[in-house]
Amino acid sequence: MSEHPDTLEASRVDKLRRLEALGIDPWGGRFDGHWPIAEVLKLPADLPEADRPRVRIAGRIVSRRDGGRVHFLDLKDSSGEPTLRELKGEHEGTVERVPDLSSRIQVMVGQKQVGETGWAVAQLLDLGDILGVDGTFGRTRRGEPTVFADGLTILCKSLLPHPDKWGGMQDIEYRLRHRYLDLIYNPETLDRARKRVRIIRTMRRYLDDLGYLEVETPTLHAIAGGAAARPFVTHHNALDIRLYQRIALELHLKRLLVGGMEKVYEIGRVFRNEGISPRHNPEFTMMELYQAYGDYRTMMDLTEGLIVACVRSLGEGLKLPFGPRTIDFTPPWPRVAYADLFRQYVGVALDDAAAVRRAAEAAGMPAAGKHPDVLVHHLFEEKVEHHLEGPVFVYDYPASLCPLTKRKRDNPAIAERFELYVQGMELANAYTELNDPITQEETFRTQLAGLPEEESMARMDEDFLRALRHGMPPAGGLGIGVDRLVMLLTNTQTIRDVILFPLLRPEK
RNA sequence: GAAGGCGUAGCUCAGCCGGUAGAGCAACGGACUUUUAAUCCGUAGGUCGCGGGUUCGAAUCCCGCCGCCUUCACCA
Repeated sequence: MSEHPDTLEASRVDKLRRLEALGIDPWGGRFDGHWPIAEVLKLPADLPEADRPRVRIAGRIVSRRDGGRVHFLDLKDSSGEPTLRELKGEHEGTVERVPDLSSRIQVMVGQKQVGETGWAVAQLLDLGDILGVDGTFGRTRRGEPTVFADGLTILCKSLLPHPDKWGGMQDIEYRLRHRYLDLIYNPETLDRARKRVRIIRTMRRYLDDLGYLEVETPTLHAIAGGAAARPFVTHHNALDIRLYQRIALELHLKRLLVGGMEKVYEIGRVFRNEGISPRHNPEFTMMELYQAYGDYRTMMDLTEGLIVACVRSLGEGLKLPFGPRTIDFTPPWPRVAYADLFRQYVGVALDDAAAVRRAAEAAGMPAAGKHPDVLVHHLFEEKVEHHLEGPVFVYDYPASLCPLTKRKRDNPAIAERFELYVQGMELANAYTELNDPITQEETFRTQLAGLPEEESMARMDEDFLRALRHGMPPAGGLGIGVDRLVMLLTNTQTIRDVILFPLLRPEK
């Protein structure tokens, strides 16, 4: 029991040993019958002392004020304030129990009230310890709702100091590397995590109610197709084959359409071996959905209903703040043709190859040797996207950008595809699925001829083509970037704050 | 991958036109039975991200490396 332990940790280990010397297990165990702090706070607090209700609570010590023979602790748990909320719109009449933020309550520990051992324990408590408390609920003289303890149970000793109760956690790297502390000390982190759960749950419920089947498809692919992205490469030892982490869900879900699953979806992780930015994490969550006998118009209606349901599930109305702006999700959302936007903001027609080339050169883009549609797309990203505050559906894309999409019957240069833009971000991507295996094979070949394999959206996939040859019903398909949706609905500017454990370089 | 910024005590931060490191909270010892940013007295805690250079002397100036942030590139 050194008087000046070398480190903060040593001081806590010292207390741990002293607890053990008292015959107390500092790591606790089963602790039944405790109340959520939020429920305790709802009890009548102003009863005469003799009539105070008995309570048992458990939580983490987040603040401490010692005063001689009486100590005050603040205990925090994850109970939040449960509220019942009636959902409107698509789920009219449904009542959902919505837990909000965590709750904290003050505990008074008096020497007389907790007894000799209890008082000895009280001297050995630190910020960050997890404590069980038995006592009665009332108010202090200052009117603070308080549990007056008569029994203390150590449930876990904390050996490392927690962040400052005032300064809190500011350092972004520290927060990301210690997300568990971030969750405790930055309420908005827990709030975002819970809103994410609620959004995804709403998505599932909405689609389940419409009869879509949720499926799981492989994440290890022999050929990483379905999107234009660089995959992570891995290796299967027993089979001695190269495998890729999936970059999209598309090709397996379409195989299920062939197999007669007429309405399917999957919510799952995809992996892309590309840069990291405030909008990109190497692994992220996609929702992809396919519906037989639908087309991209079907998907537009569905997308609007689905996202509006997600917005409503947060209970904050249809106008949500995002940075300095407000996003108004009130349907119906405008639908604008790609070509019209292009003409409006670039000033030329997208099928006028010479004009497009001049516009690209005027914008300082290297245009030599590039397919006109590639230039069109670059110009669109450069000149148009940032105008799309949205939500807005942009539809009918140049066909050569969309190798898995059915062309318009009356104009094979245009593909039946739309993207949903909100705040300049592509939030959803959908098309009328190409179910013609002959055209599909041609598209694969022409794409492959023009681009390095890793940049091609249409990696040749013979097995997928074989599935198409057996006959896939005409269908609409939709993909939504779940992380981005959560960003937009929770006013979060960086994807790292809607993913609990974003990728960081290892320390040291 | 490129450019710019940042990295000081457990946490939050000062110090940075070179003179050998500070505060608040946390911690340790003591006083206090109704505090709530408790207060008061006392104490301890830092290879100033890592390595090298310039200098009599470097947290401070220069170079390299590592990590984080921002912007750009790739992409959703």
